[in-house]
Amino acid sequence: MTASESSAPRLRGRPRSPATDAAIIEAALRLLEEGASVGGLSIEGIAREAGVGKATVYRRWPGKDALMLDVLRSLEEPSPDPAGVSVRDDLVAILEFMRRRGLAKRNSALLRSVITQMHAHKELWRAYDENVIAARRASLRAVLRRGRESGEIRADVDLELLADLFTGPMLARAMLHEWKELPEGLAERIVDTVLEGVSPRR
Amino acid sequence: MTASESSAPRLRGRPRSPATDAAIIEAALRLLEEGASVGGLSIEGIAREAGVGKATVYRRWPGKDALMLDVLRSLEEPSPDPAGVSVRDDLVAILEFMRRRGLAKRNSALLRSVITQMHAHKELWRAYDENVIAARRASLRAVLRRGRESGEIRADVDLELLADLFTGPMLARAMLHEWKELPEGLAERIVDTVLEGVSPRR
DNA sequence: CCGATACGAGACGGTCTCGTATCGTAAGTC
DNA sequence: GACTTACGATACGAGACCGTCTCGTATCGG
Repeated sequence: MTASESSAPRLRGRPRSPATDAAIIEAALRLLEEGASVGGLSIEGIAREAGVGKATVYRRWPGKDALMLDVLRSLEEPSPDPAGVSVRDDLVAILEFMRRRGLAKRNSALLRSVITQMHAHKELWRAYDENVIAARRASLRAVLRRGRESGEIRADVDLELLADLFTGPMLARAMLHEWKELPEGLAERIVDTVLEGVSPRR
Repeated sequence: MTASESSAPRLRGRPRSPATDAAIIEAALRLLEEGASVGGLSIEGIAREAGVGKATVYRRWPGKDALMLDVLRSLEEPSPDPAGVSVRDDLVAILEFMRRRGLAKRNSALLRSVITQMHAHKELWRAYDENVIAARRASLRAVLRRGRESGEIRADVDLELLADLFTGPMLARAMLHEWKELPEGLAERIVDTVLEGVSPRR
């Protein structure tokens, strides 16, 4: 569904420059990083930032929503599949990956922007959810299931709740506080504390 | 700093209607509930929604930012001070209060909106942080300290981290998913799971 | 070389909001 | 009843963006 993956091969004439595609998306990301809200972005502003004519943008995307979808898609990143030794280490790896992403100003700002507008533009949210969140959520669930089977995790805990117990603190910090609140070692501390519990030894 | 709390008592002439004050703020909240972003709100739209002339708004607030500050202040709510019997019950009470607030569509949407724009309008964020978040955060910390002293909470756990372990899952659900993902009993389950831990009995 | 298409720039008419100003009327004080 | 201020409505010019269109130029296939 990317602009450039049109089915018609368009033999004649000057071909569209893939570099221009990238420049436009890059400009949109840059503006979002700088604090613009999704609603505040304008095609005009993006074209200006990219050093591109407005028509060049409209030639590729029918409007802002379609462009935003591709902007979100451009953030896809191969989630580093865990498959480590212990469930504990896999959980740490997943949270550590989240931490590093949250540290990147770009993703933190984007996450906030998209979340806000999610129920204004449902489709925008669905796209982000499917592209970025779903994959990571699935791999997390797999690790938790493995932990339950191997006995590292009690069988009576709801895995859905558990997923939020691990990821919630990291997400809340990334969204509520500023970037700095994700210190080194946070992933380990979250995982170990949730695993061992907070009450003194029973 | 509220518009109506001016120091000059203004004896002569027709007094400003407090009902109009309320109608304007109410209209802004209504628009935010309906999915408008903070940046997308316009004085013109708010006045229209309130059935009020633009000049009537500008007579009270110098601009959108000042109005927004009062809108946020209008959400203040006396946080129900815990002081229960067990630390566990106090924690449940705090989270249950959060859950009920998150269920109110109004607060959920507002939270998202404000978060996004927080680093565009730093002052807006500070206001919300101080008015709404700080108080609850302080009372939570007090409960945790009490738990550490009474022995209900292990002494080697960072209280700052712990606060996020309890509140993070609730916040993440309220912000990421839609309203429905905050079922009855969620507060108890979060508190008990974090307290007891996830590993099988050691 | 030729025809076709993309490109950057920006003109264009339209809509929306801004913040100010000016109506005539309403609602208080003195 | 006279005066003063608030009120809803609306006009106003300024400015941002919209989406379309047209320049002159650049870059491709044939």
